Amino acid sequence: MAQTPSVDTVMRTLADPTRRAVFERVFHSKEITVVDLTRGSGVTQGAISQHLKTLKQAGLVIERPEGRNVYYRAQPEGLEPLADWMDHYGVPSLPAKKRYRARIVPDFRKSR
Amino acid sequence: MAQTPSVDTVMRTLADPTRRAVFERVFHSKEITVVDLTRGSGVTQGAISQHLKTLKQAGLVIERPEGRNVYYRAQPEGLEPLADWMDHYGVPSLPAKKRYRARIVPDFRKSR
DNA sequence: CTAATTAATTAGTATCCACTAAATTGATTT
DNA sequence: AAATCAATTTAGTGGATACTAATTAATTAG
Repeated sequence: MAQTPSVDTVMRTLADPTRRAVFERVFHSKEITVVDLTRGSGVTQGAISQHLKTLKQAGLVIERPEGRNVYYRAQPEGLEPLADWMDHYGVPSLPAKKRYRARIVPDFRKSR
Repeated sequence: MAQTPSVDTVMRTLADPTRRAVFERVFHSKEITVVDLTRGSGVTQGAISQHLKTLKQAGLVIERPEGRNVYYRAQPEGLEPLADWMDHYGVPSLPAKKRYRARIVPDFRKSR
């Protein structure tokens, strides 16, 4: 990746449920191949390849070719643009979350 | 909102750059009307209205009608599903100073 | 009152993109 | 060598959706 992908790229990449599921699955496996990812995905192997390409361009996965297999790994740093965006427009980071929620609720959330 | 929107809803809502820009602008203004949002947006008033409807359904904004105006406010809690997702699949390598700042000044939005 | 303003909605269009099926490439096996 | 396997790429299609222009509704101004 020549340059850090934009929030836009990351958002749009993860917005598709199938592709997000692929990312999650790659994330949860140390390494995984396309055929393994295809199994139980509900789409064809070509589709998975396309999604992986998109994920790769977004900096969310990397590949390690070995023989005729290509092993994919998640690249969590690829989520940084999204995290930065969240920091700016969004939700405080983990430790502050509880306080934050306690402060917000009472007004227009219907209490019952 | 009957129910908390899913990650999917939030992601897809924020994936569109125009709509995300609308959200950011609403977020940074205390309250803002549709005409004000339309100004300089590059799209028509109808388009802005549509985006606001989508944002509202995603739990990201709320409206306050007053006379013939409708004032919109951001609803940062709407980002929680996204934050929760990030927590799971998230970002260990987020720059430490950013997290630090977020922790000590969680309410940096209000101080200006 | 009429005219103007604000906003939402509608219908129609164009673009985008996720997907499949098929072809292709490259690597291993027999 | 041919056959098989893993993966990518291509062309084409269908569906989703962002947008515009126009209409509608409601409120305020002159």
